[in-house]
Amino acid sequence: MSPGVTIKTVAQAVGVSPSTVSNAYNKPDQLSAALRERILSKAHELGYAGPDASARALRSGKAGAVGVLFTDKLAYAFSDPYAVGFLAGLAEVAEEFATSLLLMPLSSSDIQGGANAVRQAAIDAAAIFCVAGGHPALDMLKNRGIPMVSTDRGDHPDLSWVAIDEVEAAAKLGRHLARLGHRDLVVLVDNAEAAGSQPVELTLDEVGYTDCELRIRGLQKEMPDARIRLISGGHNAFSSGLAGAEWVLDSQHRPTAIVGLSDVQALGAMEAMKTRGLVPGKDLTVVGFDDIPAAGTAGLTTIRQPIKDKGRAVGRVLLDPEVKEHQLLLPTELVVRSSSGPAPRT
Amino acid sequence: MSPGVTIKTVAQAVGVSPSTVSNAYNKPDQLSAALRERILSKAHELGYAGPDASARALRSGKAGAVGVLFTDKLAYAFSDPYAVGFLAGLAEVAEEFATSLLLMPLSSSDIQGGANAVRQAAIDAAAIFCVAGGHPALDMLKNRGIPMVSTDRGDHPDLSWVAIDEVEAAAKLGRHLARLGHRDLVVLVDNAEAAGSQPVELTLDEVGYTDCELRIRGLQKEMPDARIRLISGGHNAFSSGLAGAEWVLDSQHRPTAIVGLSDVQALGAMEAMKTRGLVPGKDLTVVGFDDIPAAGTAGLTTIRQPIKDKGRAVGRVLLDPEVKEHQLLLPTELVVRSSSGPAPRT
DNA sequence: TCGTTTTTCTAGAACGATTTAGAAGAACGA
DNA sequence: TCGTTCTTCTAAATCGTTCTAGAAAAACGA
Repeated sequence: MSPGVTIKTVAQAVGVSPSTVSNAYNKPDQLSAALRERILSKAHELGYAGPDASARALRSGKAGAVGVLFTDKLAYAFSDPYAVGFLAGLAEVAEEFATSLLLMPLSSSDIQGGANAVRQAAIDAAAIFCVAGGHPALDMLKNRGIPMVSTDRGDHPDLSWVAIDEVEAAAKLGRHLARLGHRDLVVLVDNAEAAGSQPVELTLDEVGYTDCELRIRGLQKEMPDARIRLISGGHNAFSSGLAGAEWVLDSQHRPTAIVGLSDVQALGAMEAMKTRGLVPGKDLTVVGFDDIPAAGTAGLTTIRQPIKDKGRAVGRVLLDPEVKEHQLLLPTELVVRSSSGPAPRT
Repeated sequence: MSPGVTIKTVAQAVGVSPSTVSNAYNKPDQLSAALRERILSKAHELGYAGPDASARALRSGKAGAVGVLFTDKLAYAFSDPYAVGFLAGLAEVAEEFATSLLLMPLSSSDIQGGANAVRQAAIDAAAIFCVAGGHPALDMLKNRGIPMVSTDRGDHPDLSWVAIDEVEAAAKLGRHLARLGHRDLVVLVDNAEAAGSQPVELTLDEVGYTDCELRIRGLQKEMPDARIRLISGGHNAFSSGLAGAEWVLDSQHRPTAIVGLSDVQALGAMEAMKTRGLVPGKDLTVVGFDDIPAAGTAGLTTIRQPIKDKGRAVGRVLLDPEVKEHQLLLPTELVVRSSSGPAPRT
């Protein structure tokens, strides 16, 4: 835009008031078609590209964007098709409401920086995607009075969320494994601190993310006397699952089943088995969580959650004023494929 | 934020001028530490969460965000780890400059809507990620005077871009294949119109995206007398590569090599071979483009391009005023793995 | 002690739009 | 013809900051 060309410039050039030019763009029915045409063509002639976004945002109090907050680096966040599916669903609704998505990674190293970014962001609402409760950025949002919807159930009754019953979903997996006779599991967990180094064994307390913790509880519930070890190979990614599983498979004691708390990790575990000549579902059972597309082609037994719907629902709760229900529980389903089989007799 | 609490409210409460409150947040060295402390604590007490983003954006002329434009739905865009890598690099630099990323999918069905979204977006600059030149959204950006950097080389001398030499990169692939004796290829191409239906055979003119076209030219250059057919199974995705390759493998005439114009498509092709008991590199050669992480584990011969660097470079060109070079060519490299082998004698 | 510089703070004008309330004129019905 | 209702357009206030220029006070050097 040629510098200095504002709504006022155009108004003067055409010989009308600024309000009328504004209406030409925003409320076409408020003026005659002829005048509107005249204004628009003059604007084009002057190199005016339409009302300035910031000014509009200030005056109208609407930024026209929602923030998407997620932990850790972008690269890790989107290495999981699950995240991509969520975002796609959210984007769908956002588009419908003529709203953009503002990506806001909250690096775990620079907590304050993340909160700062949130403070400065011009957003009307925020989707909290797998961010641990209590993060200062969330307080910041609350302070700014920005509506937010989380993908995890919170404990606060007035918190909005769209989630699944993590415990019950994992319990389905647990029942399936128990029925197959498994009593010795390894659970592959997402853990930032294990990244870059050797896989580590964790206690339940050390598992950082609420949803992971709940899933583990769900397993324990249905398998009270099974041995369950928690192993992390790093961030939530294929490579972490691979690393974690390799470590487990090459150790003294192999479990009869490996549970990935996400499909990408479970797929990594399948890869580790493959290179060792082990057949999933026969030599060792592998199960996952999410049911991403690749799980189907790999024959991975997993828990399906309607991820795109989750994104859509979050979008609706955030943007659609008609939606009253602010706490939504989505259904899950056990999908049995070839990667799970009976535990070998000992 | 309690409604109506502005910088002015705080100023009055503390007994200073609005400018000073502003400085307390933005220029801490412009006032005494004691006063700053007093202002900040009073602000907190009043429930003031810091300067309003829109107002700041208007007054200072900086939105604090860059737009990321890409064609088609988000789900397709990010199904390719290549896109994720790019975004990760870009995000890294954006973070450094305290800038957010505004995602802007340009749906191919609603062209005007996309341009409109661009008009209303509060952004300082834009990264054009694989958007065909001539899209109205690009004109809109130009009109608004927003600096932009494309991931494709444009023909305009004053256009900014960070790209690879597509022709030369593909030529490396072509030389490799020619040396192995291949003279009958199928190229798997990204094509929106083939989505959802049967795979289709295209002519070079029908290939929509410039980069795809250039890559095909690169192949042709080094394999002047080879038979090269262009097949599309849909959008750029694993499933499209799978569908396209299945169609090819089950047809009357099998080529000796399949070229995926992206790794995800090539990996889909490998999957199609696997289910047919064919061994890549032996029964049929498969090569890809990009060198995403999964290419390594799958043993896919491919062209490596420094994708994260590409994102970083785009970020630098967009945000760093010190960077003068606005047209950057990044290096590529042929990575030979087990998926390519000599063409069988006929 | 007297200029001079530095520190600390302020007044008031932008930034570029949207909104509200209402004026002027046209159209309408009887 | 008159009063009423639409249609079309405008004036002026306002959104919440940041910026520029400069004033007042403090610190400094000699």
